[in-house]
Amino acid sequence: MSTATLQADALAQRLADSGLRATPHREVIYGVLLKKRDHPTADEVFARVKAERPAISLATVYNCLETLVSCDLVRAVNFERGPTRYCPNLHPHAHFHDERTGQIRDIDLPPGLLEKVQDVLPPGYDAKSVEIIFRGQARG
Amino acid sequence: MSTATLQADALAQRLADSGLRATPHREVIYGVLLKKRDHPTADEVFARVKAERPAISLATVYNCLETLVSCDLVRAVNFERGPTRYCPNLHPHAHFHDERTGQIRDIDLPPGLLEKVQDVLPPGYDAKSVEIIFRGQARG
DNA sequence: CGCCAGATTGGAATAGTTCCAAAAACCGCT
DNA sequence: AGCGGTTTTTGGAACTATTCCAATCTGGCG
Repeated sequence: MSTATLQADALAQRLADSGLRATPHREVIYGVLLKKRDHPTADEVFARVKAERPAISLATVYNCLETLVSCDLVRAVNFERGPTRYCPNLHPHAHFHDERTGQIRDIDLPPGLLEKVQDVLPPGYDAKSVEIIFRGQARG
Repeated sequence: MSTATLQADALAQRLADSGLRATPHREVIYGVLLKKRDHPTADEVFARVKAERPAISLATVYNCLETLVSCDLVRAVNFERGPTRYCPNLHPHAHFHDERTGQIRDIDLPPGLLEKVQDVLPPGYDAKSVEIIFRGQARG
């Protein structure tokens, strides 16, 4: 069984868990995100998906992305006021925003770091998620 | 000398450092942020400033906030796609976004934590700033 | 085959912000 | 006080990213 099929199955499974269907559009969009993991915006996803399905509408891209996010298959990330970017990396990671190139890079986090960071919360604060964003410059 | 005067002086100093003037609008806006440290949006700042200077325009509020941010007197923070919020807290701190109430709270960070977090960056990555955002629920 | 919920569509609407060119205020100099 | 150049303020238009909407389409199932 190919990895593409495995992906599709995982996708179908997650969607089904939420009572949703695995439509071709959703599969293509998820595939696009997995193929080039560069945190594209909805517009960029739209452009890439069009190559395969020229008739798709931007509204559908937004819908599908939102669906994937709500099934926890994809993370939405925001940098300042820029457009939302989408990230299929589900491992615990931070983001590095290169201010020169505008590029976003994933930074893997050592196990336990997020928990350690959570320790700074005073009692009574219950965080469902922690996001860490670095801004600066990277060479290479 | 009153604390208000001290503030104004500090403001004037920082602005002068960047070759800018300490105008009444800038002072009022900075004062508004210091007075109620609840991370208001530009619209909210606008509303509060109007009490003192009814003739001010929204464009000026945006201009002044941007000026304060560029002088490092104020931090701009974004949560998802919501409007930018402004924070005069310059101590190292994280933000906790209460998903129920929408409230933003500052979380003081113990000294050294940001440095420790920066250690996860691979060589060649040089971060000028780190932002930490928690999302969840807080009681109290 | 027909039904209905769910999915997709294009276009209009919205929110937040930025841009712009004109008007006003300010500063240092005479 | 008057002048010239720079900075600030202004209202409104423009812009961007996104959401909303009502209409249409589709797929799975009895």
